[in-house]
Amino acid sequence: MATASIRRRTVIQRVESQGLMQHGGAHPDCNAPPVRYHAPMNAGAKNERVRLSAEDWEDGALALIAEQGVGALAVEALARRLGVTKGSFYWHFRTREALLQAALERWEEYGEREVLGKMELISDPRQRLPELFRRVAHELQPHRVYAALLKALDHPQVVPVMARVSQRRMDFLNAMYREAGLEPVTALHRARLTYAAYVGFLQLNFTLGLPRLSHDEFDAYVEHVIATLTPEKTGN
Amino acid sequence: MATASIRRRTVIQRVESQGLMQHGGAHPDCNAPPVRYHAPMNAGAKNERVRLSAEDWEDGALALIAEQGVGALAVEALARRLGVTKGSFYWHFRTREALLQAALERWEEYGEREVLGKMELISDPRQRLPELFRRVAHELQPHRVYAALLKALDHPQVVPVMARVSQRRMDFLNAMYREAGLEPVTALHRARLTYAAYVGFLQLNFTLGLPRLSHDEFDAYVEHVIATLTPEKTGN
DNA sequence: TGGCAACCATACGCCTGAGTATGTAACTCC
DNA sequence: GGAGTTACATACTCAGGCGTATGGTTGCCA
Repeated sequence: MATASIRRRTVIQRVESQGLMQHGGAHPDCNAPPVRYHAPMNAGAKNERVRLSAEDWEDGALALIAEQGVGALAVEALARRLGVTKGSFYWHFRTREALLQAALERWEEYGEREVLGKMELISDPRQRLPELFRRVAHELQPHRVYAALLKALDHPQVVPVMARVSQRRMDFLNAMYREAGLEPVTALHRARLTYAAYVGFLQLNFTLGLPRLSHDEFDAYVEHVIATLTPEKTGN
Repeated sequence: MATASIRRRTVIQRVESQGLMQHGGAHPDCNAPPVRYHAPMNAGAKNERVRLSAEDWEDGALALIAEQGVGALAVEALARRLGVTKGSFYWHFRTREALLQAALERWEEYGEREVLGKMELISDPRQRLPELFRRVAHELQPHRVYAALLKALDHPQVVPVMARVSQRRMDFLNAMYREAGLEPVTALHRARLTYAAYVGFLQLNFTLGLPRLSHDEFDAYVEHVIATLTPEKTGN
């Protein structure tokens, strides 16, 4: 639902008005975070206003979640971050939970298009899995929201979303393992194991800041994972 | 630190006073959850009081966390659960965070004694890993707190605790893989992978309620994990 | 160019949960 | 058997965060 009707918006100038962390495009779907230059004092010629849309709020919410977790998603904080006040927010959303819901669905929809879409284009089934592992391993950015959501599984609203996403991805892995020659039950177990390893890795290395693998160590680790989780030649 | 000086306490009667979930000994260290029968109305002969200790509060906190997550740890809620009021709490702890801290440290200390202690007694190094996997897989109860903490990694207080615990356990796995004949770097990677798979599994199956493996499926999965993550004979 | 709708500001109400103040009951020990 | 310590009750303050009310501003369109 909600076919992403991108509303136009007249941005003339963007200014980081408060001393918040530069968020540097935490979410790839978050194009040009709209921060507006508040007018009251200093009424220069260029102080144009930014009128926000619901999608802007959702993107802002995702960026905030990626940085500070779901718990930090408060409407006044987000409003400040976007350069407006609460009054604006409650025009777009009936409640805070409505925003969270919309943001999560937006993220979920984006994830399907992006993550699974790219993987269809690898021809050789045997080469798909290693390639998948390598690609996933090296795009850090999309994982930030995922990791943030993973460590916010307290919140009842994120659980169903994560459950759906995880299930779809495991189904995908399962299919690829069967294509690679594993027997049905083996493929299913291997898909579970693989995805569990992925999720666990995010937990251990993003949110806990364990020893902080260097770049080379990380590559070596990925190759090790490929070697042990990917079927070689024989369809065991 | 804090050598667990067990204070005496005169429990005469325990009554579940409010309609909360029966917590059924969520934490093994939580012996006899003290719920007191409040006196005001109905002053029968048996209405004895329970005087709580700091350890009681910590155990209660852990039980509450295991059931409803770290976010649900509020002093008034916990006080109600224990059959007393806030006034009691602030005698034992200066603040809510102090309680959380104490509870986490208590859990950490318990985990070291229990989980790692039991594993020292398997003689054959080759048999240790499969046995470890099977044992860990089949004691569900101690994992509840762990899973709850895992999905509460939002909270800054739990991060260092989990980091320490995870590091220790991975070191332990690393040692066992080396004993089993793996080369140093391989053992390290394998330990990472194994522990990541463990953590990920908890996430996917406890907090998300994915398809809910049956008992047989679960056993089969565990054997699959052993087959793919455990070195066979040759020290590859 | 007036008017409606989208968007935002300001000010307020209200509830939740942490922490404080102070008085009280029970246990201990001499 | 009274004094001190331990443990708890009651009543309060205070801050944060959600949501509401209401009015102001901007943009679009007839």
